[in-house]
Amino acid sequence: MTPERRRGEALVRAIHEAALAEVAEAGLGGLTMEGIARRAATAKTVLYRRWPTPFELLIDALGEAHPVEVPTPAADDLRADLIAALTLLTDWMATPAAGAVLAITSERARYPELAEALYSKVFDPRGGTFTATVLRHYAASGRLDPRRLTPITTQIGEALVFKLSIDNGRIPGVDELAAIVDEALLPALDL
Amino acid sequence: MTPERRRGEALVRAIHEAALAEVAEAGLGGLTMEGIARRAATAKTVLYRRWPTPFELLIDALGEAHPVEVPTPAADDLRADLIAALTLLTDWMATPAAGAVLAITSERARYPELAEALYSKVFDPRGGTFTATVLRHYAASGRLDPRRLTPITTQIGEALVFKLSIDNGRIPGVDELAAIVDEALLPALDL
DNA sequence: TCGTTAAGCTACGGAGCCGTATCTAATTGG
DNA sequence: CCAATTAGATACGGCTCCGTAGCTTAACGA
Repeated sequence: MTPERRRGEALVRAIHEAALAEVAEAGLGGLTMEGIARRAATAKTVLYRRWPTPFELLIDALGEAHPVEVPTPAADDLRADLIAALTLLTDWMATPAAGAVLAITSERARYPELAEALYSKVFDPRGGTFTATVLRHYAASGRLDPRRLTPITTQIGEALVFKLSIDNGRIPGVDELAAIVDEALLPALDL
Repeated sequence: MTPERRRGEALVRAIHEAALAEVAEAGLGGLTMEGIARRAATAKTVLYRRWPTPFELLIDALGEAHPVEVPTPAADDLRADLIAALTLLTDWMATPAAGAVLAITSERARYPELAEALYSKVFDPRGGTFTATVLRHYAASGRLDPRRLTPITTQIGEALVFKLSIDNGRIPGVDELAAIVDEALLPALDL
């Protein structure tokens, strides 16, 4: 047998992974120190030495979660760049971290501190969303009327991706992303 | 003292209300027979006599929940009718039933039977959404190109209302609904 | 009025999680 | 190689919910 006792960073990483998996499986309400410890194959005491509550543990886990790739506009094809940006979003939605983020935002009313910590410790430090990055790029280089970049238009793509995901219980495919860009996003940009 | 023992329908109504309130407060994971019974000021045994699980109780409660008002297009002002339809949506979002629906859809992966029951027993029997009703009306009377009514365009309004609600932690006001219609919905309809 | 139905109450053993304490032994740094 | 650190295991009393059972009594209907 290999006792192989983990320590320090390696142990913390395993605990973070376990926490995200637990949220995905049990929900925020079912996130317990016992559950995380069991899944990480460690002892509760190890968790309590580092975090006072499962929620603080979860926030740390989200902060360490692999950051999302930033869209890099090809600068010549707005339509293709927008579809690429939404593809980055749907890729991220398939990760464990996305499940945790969904749980936190949809239960915001129940755990407001958690939602706030999510924004201040995870979202804000990264700045910008998916399509907004692309749109700002094209606006900066003069190929798009900057007045078209509003709090509404910059959210159309993401909003429809989420809506379709909810309605269909399934993450949209490339064809659906293209339809979103063609039928909703580009018309709103007057292009 | 007033013993005033409730029976039959009146009792069931009280239990349904308690169930919706419990979901809003405790989440799907925290929905328990004990909690519902406590809030409804009745005994657990009363609940177990009627429902085997808290989830079946919840589905019944949603089925009995006040149906949403149907948009009645004025037929002369598409913009105003769309804003009115989205206002119906935001009104509904402030009700207890909406909190329960949000919980069920966002935890669909965890409780798929619940999401399916929600659609088959609550959504499908009512048919149609908010803006879609208005758009179909205008398309039927020839004032809107029917080809513009796609699974994407009919969801733009609702999608943005949900997205803004999530991002701001607050249900959009009339001014924001107007912006959604002007900046996203009408352009996508080529109007 | 009186019998039937069902609401309301109390209690039960079992299970899971809480947060803490105690002890062991593996790992690591000096 | 030894000593400090800390992972890991076990156990604890306390709490809440589970689902069921037994009983009293209010409400209803014939």
